[in-house]
Amino acid sequence: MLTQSEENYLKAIYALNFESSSLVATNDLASKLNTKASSVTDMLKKLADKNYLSYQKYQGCSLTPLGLSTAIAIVRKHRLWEVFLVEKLNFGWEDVHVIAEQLEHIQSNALVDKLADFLGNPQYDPHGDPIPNSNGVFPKVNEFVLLSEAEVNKEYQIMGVKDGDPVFLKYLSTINFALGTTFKITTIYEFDNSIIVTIKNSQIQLSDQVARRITVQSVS
Amino acid sequence: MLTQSEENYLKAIYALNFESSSLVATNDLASKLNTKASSVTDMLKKLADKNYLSYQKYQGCSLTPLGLSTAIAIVRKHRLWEVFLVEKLNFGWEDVHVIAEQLEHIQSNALVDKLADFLGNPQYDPHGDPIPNSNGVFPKVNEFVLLSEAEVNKEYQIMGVKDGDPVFLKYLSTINFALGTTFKITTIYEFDNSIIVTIKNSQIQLSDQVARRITVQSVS
DNA sequence: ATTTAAATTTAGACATGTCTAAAAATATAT
DNA sequence: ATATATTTTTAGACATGTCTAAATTTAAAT
Repeated sequence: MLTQSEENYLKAIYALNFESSSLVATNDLASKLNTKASSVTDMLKKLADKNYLSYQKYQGCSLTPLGLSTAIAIVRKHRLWEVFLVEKLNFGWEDVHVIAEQLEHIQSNALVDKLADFLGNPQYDPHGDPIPNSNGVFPKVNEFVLLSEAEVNKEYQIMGVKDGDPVFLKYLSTINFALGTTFKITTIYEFDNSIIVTIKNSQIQLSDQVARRITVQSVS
Repeated sequence: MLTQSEENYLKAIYALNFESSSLVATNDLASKLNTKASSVTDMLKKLADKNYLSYQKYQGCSLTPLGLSTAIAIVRKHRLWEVFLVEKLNFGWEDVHVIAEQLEHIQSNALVDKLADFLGNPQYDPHGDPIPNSNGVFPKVNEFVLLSEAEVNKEYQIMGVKDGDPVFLKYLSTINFALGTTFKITTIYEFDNSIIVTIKNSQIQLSDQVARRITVQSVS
């Protein structure tokens, strides 16, 4: 049985490894967890002893299979609770994270599975992030679609751009249209196929030329 | 902000004071919390410093208004989560307590209130215990009814007996019909007004003579 | 290749909440 | 009323998770 603190370390390591997919550095963990590097070192030793991660002095750490499955289970809980908070209790997207950070540490496999059933086994949370199933398997990321072919009033998440032209990427970032962003298509103007998308509370107009170069994925 | 441990102490003191309504003894707290008397002493000093209870060496403790309202808020959370677990997630009555013990420590007033709304602001939990509102006020214990006048298929809780005849009380305890027990009336035989009640999974037949001497209260 | 800078670890400390064993206070019994 | 038993508190210890400050290792720079 892990403590709340240990679980937070595993989750942070999982998240950082997801970003860089190499060894996770002590300092990166410290800033992610709002703690000091020396505290991280202590905890890494302990978690390595318990076989949740492999750790070599000065080199960083990475999760073992045990640590990985544990971290994924926590992510699953977190995202399921977020779905519950937003869809059942009518919380706003922005308010749920802090509460889910607490709920994710509740210990009960039965609870997680029954919660998932109650919610209809959703595959994505309110932020568009995928929810792993009880075996730790993430939903297949299928259904990539060009933004120019997406439908009105559905929620999508930005999965990538068709080419890496820096000018184009710069343009996207200036309009806050980043990888992973979740949005909804508000309007499609048929005369020139330009579209209006809503991100949170702001609206952005995109030409068909732009929309043809962005791949998106519909989120549940 | 109280720690989980501090909250557990307040809840235990509240429960013990509810039973005896005098000063709560150190040893009683220790056994209730599965800890040692010396640990209790330490914690009582701390909670007294923080103004959650008044404590005099060797005399025991009692909650201050602050401590009382805090304890009641925890009870409210616990019972609301139990309703959620049983009614929404289809847990059995007996399985929910352990999970609710964890959920009751989640910190968010918004969460508690939204949860209560989502559940329809229930007044009683699955065990028939009353749920205080957000101001700490318990539902009025109205609607006392003779068991002989209760309705079929509704849930009731045993609130008392009309006289204290020891033979009668003994009889009730042998058939596991105790104060506070929640049950449902399964059948009423009209020819002699005898009834069958279901407690958990077992059924008990009661004569009209018995039913006339028991007061019950319908639970939401 | 040294020096300098940055990252990481160690050593020692502290707060929390717990424990055991001994001392002190209170309650019980004759 | 005095001895005995019970309850409660104190003193000192330990595990957890954190911190600061100093030492060490690794990386970067000239």
